[in-house]
Amino acid sequence: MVKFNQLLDDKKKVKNNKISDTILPEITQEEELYNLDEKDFAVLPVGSIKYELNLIEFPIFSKDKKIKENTSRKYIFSEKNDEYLEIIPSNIQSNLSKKILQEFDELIFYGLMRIYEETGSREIISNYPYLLKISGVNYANENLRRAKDSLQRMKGCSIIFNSCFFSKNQSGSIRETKTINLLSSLRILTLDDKLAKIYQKYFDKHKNLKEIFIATLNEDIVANMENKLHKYFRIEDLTEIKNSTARKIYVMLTKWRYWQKDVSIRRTIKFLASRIPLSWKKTNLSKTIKSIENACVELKRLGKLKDYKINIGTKLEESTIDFYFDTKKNILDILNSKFGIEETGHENLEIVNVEIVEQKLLEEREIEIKKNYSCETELLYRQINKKEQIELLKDLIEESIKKYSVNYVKSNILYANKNSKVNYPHFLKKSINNDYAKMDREKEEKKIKIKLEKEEEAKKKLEKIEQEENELNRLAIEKYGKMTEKSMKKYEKYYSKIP
DNA sequence: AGGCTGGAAGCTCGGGTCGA
DNA sequence: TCGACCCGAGCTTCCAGCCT
Repeated sequence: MVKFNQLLDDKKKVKNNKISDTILPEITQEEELYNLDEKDFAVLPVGSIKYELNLIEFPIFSKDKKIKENTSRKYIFSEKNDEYLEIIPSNIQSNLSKKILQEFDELIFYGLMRIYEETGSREIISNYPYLLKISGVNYANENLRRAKDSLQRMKGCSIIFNSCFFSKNQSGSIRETKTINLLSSLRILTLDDKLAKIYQKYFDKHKNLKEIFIATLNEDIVANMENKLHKYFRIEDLTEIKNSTARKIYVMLTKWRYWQKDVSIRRTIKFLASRIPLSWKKTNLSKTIKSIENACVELKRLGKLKDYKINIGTKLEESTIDFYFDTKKNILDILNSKFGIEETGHENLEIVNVEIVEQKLLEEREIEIKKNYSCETELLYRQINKKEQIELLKDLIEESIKKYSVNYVKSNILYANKNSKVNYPHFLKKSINNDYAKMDREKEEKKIKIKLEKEEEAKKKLEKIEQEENELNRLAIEKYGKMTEKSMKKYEKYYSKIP
C-alpha cells in the first residue's frame, strides 16, 4: 500500500521545485455542534443515497468509451505488494453485452441505491422505466434496453479486490482477496413467466410493463453501508454533474476532505488522473490536465467546489492541484463529517499500471469465482462435451432449469453437443431459448414409449404362454390321475422309449 | 393523454496523431 | 508543450406510431 508518507514526499518534491507558490485564500472555518444520532436520519433530504466507501475510491465504473467486449481491466496499485483491483466482464452469452461496468451503469447503480434507501431491502423489485427515472437518466427507448444491459453487467461483472477491500472488521493492512458482483442475483420476469403471478402487483404499476426485475444487492457492500462505511449524497447532486470526470472527482473529494478534516486539500494531478482514471501518457499530459480543469470548472459552476488551483511548474508531470471547499454546511455535509471518516487505507493508493486482458486469455485462465450451483446444474454441466466446458455455462444452465425443466435443458445440451460447430455457448443458448431439441426430445420420448410398450407386450405374451403351459400340465396330470391301471402301463411303456 | 417502442440523426468527449 | 484535427463508442434528442 502506498503510504501517506509518499504523498508528503510528493508535496516536498513540489516544494523543492518551487511550485508550491499557491496563496491560499482566507478561509475561516465555522463549526457547529449537532451531535446527530440515528433518530436524526429521518430528516435526510429526499433523494439521498449512501455511497459505499470502497466504491467511492476505486474506478469500478470505467470512463473509457472505447472499451471492448470480453476484455478485463486490472488496476495495479503496487506490484510489489500485489495490490490491485480487477474487473472481469461476464461472458455469459445470453447477456446483452460482455463489457466491464461503465459510466451508464454508475447512474443505474445510484437508482438501485435510491430504491434500497426507500425500501431498506437488499432485494429490489422494480421495472426499467422507474429505474431510469430515479437514476436521472432520460427516458428513451435505447435507455430501456441499456438499463437491462446494465443490470446484467452488475450481476455478471466480477470485481476482484486483491488486498484492498475495506470492511468493518478490517484493521491494519488488508490482505484478503475479495471477489464481488454488485448484484448477487438478478432475475428478469416477463408476464408469461411461471412466477409472474406471484409478482403481479409489480406488473400492475403500468399496463404496458413487459418485464420487471428482481435484483439482490451484494451483501458485502450492504454490510458496509449498514456499518456506516459510506458517504451520503443527494442523487440530484450526482446526476446534475453530466461530466463523468467531474462526478468522480466530486465523489472522491467528499471522502477525502472529511478524512483529512481540512477546508483545502492538495493532490498531484498524476495521482488524481490515476484514480478517475484518465490517461497519463507523456504525449497526452496536457490534455488530461485540461480535462481535469474542465471538470473543476463544472464543479465550481455547480457550487460543489468553492475553488481550485492548478499548479504547473517546470514539468507538467509534477503538477499539483489544490481544492478549496465551502465551509457552509448542509445536513449531508454534517452527516458526512461524522460518518465514513475512517481511514480506509485507500486514500493514497495510486494506480501505477493498468493491464487490459482480452477474452482468449480470460478463457484460458481459470476464473477463480467459486459459486454454489445446484446438484442438477452440476450434473447437466457434465453432459456438455469436455472440450466445450466453460465454468460460466453453469450460469446458463442454472437459469434455464429454473425457467424450463431439467429434461428440457438436458435434451438441448445433447443437441448442442451434436450440432454446434463454431460457438458452443452461443449455440447452446439459442438452442435452449428456441428449443431446437424439441424434435429430438419428442422422438426420444416416443422411442422410449414404444420400447416400453414392446417390453410390456412381450411380457404379456410370455405370461400367456406360461399360463397355457401350466393349464396343459394341469390337464395332463388330471387325466393321468383318472387313467385305468392298464392304460397307465401302456402309457408309461410308450413314454419310456422317448429319450 | 401519457407511457412505451423503434429507429435514426447528430452531438460529446476522451484518446490518438501530427507538426510547429 | 500545445493546438488542430480526426476517430468512434456512447449518449442525447427527436420523430412517428402504438397501446392502455
